[in-house]
Amino acid sequence: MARGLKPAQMRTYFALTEAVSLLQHAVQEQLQAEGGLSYVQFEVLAKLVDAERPLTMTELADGVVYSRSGLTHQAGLLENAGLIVRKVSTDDKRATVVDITKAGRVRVAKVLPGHIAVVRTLLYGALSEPDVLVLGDLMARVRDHMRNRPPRSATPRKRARNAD
Amino acid sequence: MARGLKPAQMRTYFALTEAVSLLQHAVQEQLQAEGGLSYVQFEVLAKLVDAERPLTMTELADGVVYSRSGLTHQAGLLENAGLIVRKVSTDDKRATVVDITKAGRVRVAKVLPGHIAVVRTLLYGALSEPDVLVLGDLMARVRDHMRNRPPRSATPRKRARNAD
DNA sequence: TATTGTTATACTCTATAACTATA
DNA sequence: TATAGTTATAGAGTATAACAATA
Repeated sequence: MARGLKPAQMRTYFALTEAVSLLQHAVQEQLQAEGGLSYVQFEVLAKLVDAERPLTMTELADGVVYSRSGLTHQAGLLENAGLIVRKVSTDDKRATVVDITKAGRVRVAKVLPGHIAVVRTLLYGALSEPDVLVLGDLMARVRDHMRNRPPRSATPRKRARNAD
Repeated sequence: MARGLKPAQMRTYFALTEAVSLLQHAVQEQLQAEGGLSYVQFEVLAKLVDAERPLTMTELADGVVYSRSGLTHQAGLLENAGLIVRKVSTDDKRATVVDITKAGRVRVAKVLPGHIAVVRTLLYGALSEPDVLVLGDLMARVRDHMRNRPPRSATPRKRARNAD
């Protein structure tokens, strides 16, 4: 259990992290340049578009961000920009229901083609169609495996200060 | 050129980004908890260990961080923590040569097993050995494709303000 | 003039803890 | 008591621009 990674595993890990880092950087730059959106903000809007119904903050937080206050902050920015609206839920008055506005949909529509272009060019420019299927299968399995495993279990220790 | 992504491409993209996001989050938490290191700081130290010689700031910046000032800041933190040393290069007096200290090596050794454990558990827990080879091959091709393509070319526009 | 690196500064993101309100 | 969400606050990361020194 304390043994290392095999050379092939090391190479794969480094290739994966570097490739994804480059991709994320390009994607973030595109979203910022063409829509003034951070990636998280885009995710929130995309999630609302995809859901085709208003979502609660808790539903939105699922998978998007790792703290409630972080989502509250981002939602505040998006609301100030007129891209979403928040109101108290009628079902459960503790809950906040978030809906995307017309302007929000316009913004997503404005940004999406460029976003897709970046992904297609950078990620899929080097892959054949069968490659895409294989990669999708592999990463779906990895993703499902991680989802089913509370991240904390691997790192149960207290948090330390940075680099000291 | 303005067409979208095929369903298989969409699924692959989402699986890839979510899986890597979960992995990165777990990795960052482990590095912070067990070594008080951010991922970038770990990368810098790992790069110095791997190089087996002092590196200039420019060499270090290559692939690690996206601005020189960002690296200067991180190097300052690592130097304050006693994990690296900086001095003026004798070859080119404009250059700064960065070397890892004994304490730096100790820190890497302290953190590495846990880091590897997280990667092995989360990333490779769902993959067979052949899978790892296939994934490594795919991502190496994607990475090389991105490296050879200046990221700016896909997003030539000016930067906008956030979400407004 | 171009390049290496630092500094000053500002902005964004994220997280923790305390708090309100409802279930 | 537990849950949904917000607020206040603080810390960390990153970037731009101006700058100094060297090539």
